[in-house]
Amino acid sequence: MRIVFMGTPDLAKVCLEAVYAHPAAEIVGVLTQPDKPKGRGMKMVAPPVKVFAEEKGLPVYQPVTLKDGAFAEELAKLDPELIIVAAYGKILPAYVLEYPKYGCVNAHGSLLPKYRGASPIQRAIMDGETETGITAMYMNEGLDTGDMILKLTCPITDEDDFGTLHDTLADLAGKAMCQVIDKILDGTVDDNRTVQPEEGVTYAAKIEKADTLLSFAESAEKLFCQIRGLSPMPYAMTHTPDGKILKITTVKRDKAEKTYNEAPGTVVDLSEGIRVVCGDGKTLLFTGVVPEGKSRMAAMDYIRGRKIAVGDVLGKDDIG
RNA sequence: CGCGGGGUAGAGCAGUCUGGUAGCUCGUCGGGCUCAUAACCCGGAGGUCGUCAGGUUCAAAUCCGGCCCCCGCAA
Repeated sequence: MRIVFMGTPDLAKVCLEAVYAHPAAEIVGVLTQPDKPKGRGMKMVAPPVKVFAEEKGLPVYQPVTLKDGAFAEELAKLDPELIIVAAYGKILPAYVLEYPKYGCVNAHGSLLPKYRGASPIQRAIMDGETETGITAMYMNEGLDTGDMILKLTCPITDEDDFGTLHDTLADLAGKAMCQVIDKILDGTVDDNRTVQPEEGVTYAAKIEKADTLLSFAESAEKLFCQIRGLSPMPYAMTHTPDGKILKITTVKRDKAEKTYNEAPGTVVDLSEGIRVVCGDGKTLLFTGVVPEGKSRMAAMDYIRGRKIAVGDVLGKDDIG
């Protein structure tokens, strides 16, 4: 089967790997976002999908836009029977959507119609969801609104953060796409095709800087989810009393039921990590941090460097 | 040349401004105490202070210069 793959970040790369390994799949072309200047020094960085594709000798295309139709000619040459899309980051215009006879199939990182949009994985964790998954769907011109083909689910546990869940879902995305290929081959792909219900539609907005700022006025539970949903990228952050940024990488629920009357954000104990009071009087235990200008370290190491003391109030000016 | 922080013992840091015995918290090793312990006490090992047998100096972790590496912000 002639397949064109479109995707950009790591999740898409993992998905591409799986599809690439499928015996019936002949990947005739890979589309990914153009290289962009990134990081310190604004060096040009190639998307993970491009790196993998080049390793395997797959032809890579990085059009700046598809809207102007300039890609139509190339598309006709590639002549795909199926287009698989995973986190590509561009809207596909009608002439692309309509080209392949088996359609354009997308792997989306949520159980649609929940969490349509850019950051479904992070938002699901941040909202305290206990289950999520991958939805394979036909693409249309809406934002993740197409008909669903199949879903693969997985639980979200207290130990999950964005990193672990991302990896799990990337794996499922690959499986889902391979299953779609299988179903196309045996003619059952549309057996369970369902239109997305109107009820239960939610949108997972792109993560903005404001989403990463911890407000200790919130409940311990909510902050717990927020920190996990943003780790290890881009990380939830707060400020130390001296005004420096402190990112929180790992956090534990406090088993003790004890509640405190100290102001939200107050550090009450440093014996196992940084124990901080939240808005509901409960505490969270920060076990890993990234101090401003430093790299990731265990909270105990940060404490040994004497950068924090019991009584310090974190995020003092970030609340309200 | 986007802005900025940093490289000192296995870890996290202080010391650098105001050159002159390399220090703290922890880990580690040995001993002690204890019914016992991740607790406590005593003692020890462990560092070419990123690098250039660079420059200045009687003397450089510290001042000057080149280079390498790590990281935060911003995109």
